[in-house]
This record gives sequence, structure tokens and C-alpha cells, in this order.
Amino acid sequence: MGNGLKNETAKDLSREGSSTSAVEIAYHHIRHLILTGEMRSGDKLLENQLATAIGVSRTPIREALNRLNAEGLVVLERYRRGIVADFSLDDAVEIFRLRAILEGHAAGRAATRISDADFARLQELERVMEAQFEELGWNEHLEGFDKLNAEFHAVIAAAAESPRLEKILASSLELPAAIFNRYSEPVEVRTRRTHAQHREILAALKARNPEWAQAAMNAHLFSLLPTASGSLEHEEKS
Amino acid sequence: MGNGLKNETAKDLSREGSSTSAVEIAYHHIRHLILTGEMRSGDKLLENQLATAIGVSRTPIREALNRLNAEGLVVLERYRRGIVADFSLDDAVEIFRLRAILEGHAAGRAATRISDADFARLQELERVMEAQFEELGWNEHLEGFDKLNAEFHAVIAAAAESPRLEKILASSLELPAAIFNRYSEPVEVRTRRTHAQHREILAALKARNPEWAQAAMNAHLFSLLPTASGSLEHEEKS
DNA sequence: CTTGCGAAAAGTGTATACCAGTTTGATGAA
DNA sequence: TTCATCAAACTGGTATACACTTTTCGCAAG
Repeated sequence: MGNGLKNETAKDLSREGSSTSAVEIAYHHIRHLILTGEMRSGDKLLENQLATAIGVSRTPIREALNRLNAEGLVVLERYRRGIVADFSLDDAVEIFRLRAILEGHAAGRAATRISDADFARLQELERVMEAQFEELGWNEHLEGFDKLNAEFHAVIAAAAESPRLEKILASSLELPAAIFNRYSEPVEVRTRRTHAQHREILAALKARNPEWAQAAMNAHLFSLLPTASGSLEHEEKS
Repeated sequence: MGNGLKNETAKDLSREGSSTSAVEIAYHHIRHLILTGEMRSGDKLLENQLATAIGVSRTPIREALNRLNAEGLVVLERYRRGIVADFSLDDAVEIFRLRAILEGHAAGRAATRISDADFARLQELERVMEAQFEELGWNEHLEGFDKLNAEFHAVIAAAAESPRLEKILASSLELPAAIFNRYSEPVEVRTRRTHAQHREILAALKARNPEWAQAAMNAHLFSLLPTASGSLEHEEKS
């Protein structure tokens, strides 16, 4: 490469004025690749390749990979190239167990703290999720659902007013959607139940009943948790 | 600093074969400064200054600061120099609430999983803590206590066999000892009670009773939690 | 064909230099 | 004193170089 020619990069940024840092760009880009399944478990993450693909230098790429490594989505070992993390059934079970504990706690706190605006937002999110399901059917609604569902849970986590709790839920207990779908029950089984559970959580929040909210959230998450008995099953390589 | 002389560094590393990376060195060094109170809330963290002090270049320093920022011990804002994080009473309360939830869960799991070797280690740790207290008295024993106590809790967390849980406890819910001592009850009040609680946790683990272990750990941590009544806090912008 | 070995190639870890953007601190005017 | 201004200081990011390790590949031996 020649000398200081970041003109085109600077152009992109200066147009926005947004000043999103290069690290943020790289982080969200790579994270998106993983969470959407565009990159699968075991895929190689080469710093130079990512740098040219994303349009930033190696430095912010390395920072982004380190963050993703800390969050468990990427596996880094010294001098080895990074790979997309693999999630075993045990990993999925662990994540859902911890999410149940922490999100249950969050829901309980949210019950006495959530604002009217946030509660309305939750109702709206659930309304849209159910509408899209009715309109699009079992499988086609899934793409939109994941995003809406993530916001549903995120709003409750935020309403708990416990910043560390919120951060842990957002960054340390994520499971790529593709992995979740691999291990969870089929959509036909869980979708209607999920909506009923969401409605119950809303009812508990509206009643400002912490114990109910916590229990309802717990039930919701434990119902999604792959059966522990399934851990006796054979390990199969795809 | 001078020119590229990493010869002595390489010498140290090659001797060990362990080859601790520069990032690890910087991370543990800075973390130690904060947790021990050698650097206090609000102190400035200048990359160049740290680099020369620790003997590595800016690059690993920046990585270390980013990790510490993610863990909440350091506050980084764009183009601003980093500062050591400040922990309000509310922060301390939040941390202990979350620790109680998660370490309680960990103790419950550990009850049915802990190895004989790990249990023996716990007994030994508690024995030493009590011996040092008897020998050194209220205040002098504190220095050694913090380290032993940290290992006591870490052994239980590891015995829970939940890697994400262990990582969260080790990296997202730390409170500098100085801050803890600022907000907690005076040593004279809590030390004997702490030892009694540790013994009860050991008894519950020995009995392999998960509910007891969880409850005992919960009681232990909630007893250290600063009185929630102190939540008549002042929101202040510095 | 398979296995094993060794060397080249690829890739990460760190140092260093440099510059742009921003904050910080000091100086000076009102 | 208070405020504005400007230079210095500092971080964010790029680029480059090189040491050290892993990975790959070809080649020889079985």
C-alpha cells in the first residue's frame, strides 16, 4: 500500500459525521456474521482478510476479535488464527440456565420499575411478533421474529435498572440464532407457547408483581431449554 | 523509549517456556494497581506512561485497557484519557446482589460436583485464613485475607462446572478491595461472622446438599452487602 | 497409498512512527 | 473572576516491519 491514503475511508466517515469508530464497525460486522449464521462454527477469522473486507486496518479488527472472544463468540489462542466458536448442546443448556436465572431476576426488578413508555413498547413488540406470525406462518416469520424478540428481552433487561446485569445479558450469554434453532424444539411446537408466555410476562409486569414476573420469565426460558435428558444422546458431527 | 531492544524480554520469556504475552503482563499489572487500591478512582491512565512504566509498547497497553474497560474497572471514552472507575454505593450494592445470585447458584452446583481435592483445598484455605486472623489480629490479617478469600470463592465457582458462570464471576463482578472496605461494615464486625459462614458453606458442601450450600452462600454474600437503606443516594455529575 | 519430516508460507503478537481528531490546560482579554 | 482562544497533550487509527508460532505442502521412506 502507498502512504497515508485513507481518503476514501475518511470520505465515508466524514459524510456521516456520525464518527462511528472503526472498532465498532468491525465488531458489529463480525458479530453479525456470526449471529446470523453467515459464518459457522469453526470458520476461520483471518485478521488481514477481515481488515480488507471490512475496510479498516488490522488494529481495530484485533480489538473487535478480542471483544468477541471475551463474549464467547470467537475462540482465540495465541499465534493461532481465530475461529468462530462452537456451541455444544451443553453450552446451549448452560446459557439458557444462566439466562433464566438472570433474566428472571431482571423481570422481577422490572415489574416495579418499568416506565409506561417501555411497557407500551413491549406490548407493541409482542403485537407485531404475533401479527407477523399470523401473516407469514411458521417459518417465514422467523427472520423478523429474532430481532423483535431480542428487543423484547432487551427492553425488560434495561427496565431492571441494573447496568451490570444488562451488560452481562447483552454480551456474555448470547447464542447464535442458528445454533439455538438447531438445539431447540421445532418452531411449530414452541411459537404459540412463546407468545402465550410473552403475554403472561406482560400481564405480570402490568400487575407490577415481581414474583410473578420472575416466575413467568423463568418458565419462558426454561421451556426453551433443550431437555437435559437429551444430553444422553449421541454426539453427531454434521 | 529507546530502540527495539526486546532481547532481555525475550530472554525472560524463553527461560520460562511459558511466554506470558505482553498484553497479559499489562492487563494483570494495571488490574493489580486498581484492585489493590494503588490507583484510586479517578486516577488518570495514560497509555504512554503505563507503557514505559510496565515496559511494553502502547499496543498491548491499549488492549489491556480495553479489557479492563469491558470489565468495568476502567472508564474509557473516545479521545479522553482513561480513568480508574468510580464505584458508588449503588454499584457496590448491585455487584453484591448479582454475586449473591450467581455465587449462590454456583455453590449449589458445586455441592454435587466438587472433587475431594478441591474440597480439601477449601478447608485448607479457611484454616489458614482463621490462623492468620488469630495471629495477626483485626487489621494486619486483611492483606493476606483478600487473596485467600478470593481463592476460596474462586474454587467454589470453578467446582460449579459452568465455564460462563465462572468467567462472569471472575471478570464482570469485581470490586476493588479498597472500595469494598469503604462501604462494608468494619472488620471487627464482619470477620468472625465471615469465618462462621465459610464453615457453614464447607459443611453444606461436605453434606453434598445443594439447597443448603446455595442458601449459605447467599446469606454470606447478602450479609456483606451494604445496607440497602443507604440508598438515599445523591446523583451527582462530576 | 499412507505416513512422517522438514522447510516454506501464512498468520499472529508487538514495536514503532505518524497523523487526524479531540480534549486538556494555559494564557490572555474583558 | 470569567470567558475565549490557542497550543500542547492524548487517543484512535493506519501503515510497516519483524520475531515467533502454527499451518501447509511437498518430498522421501515405508
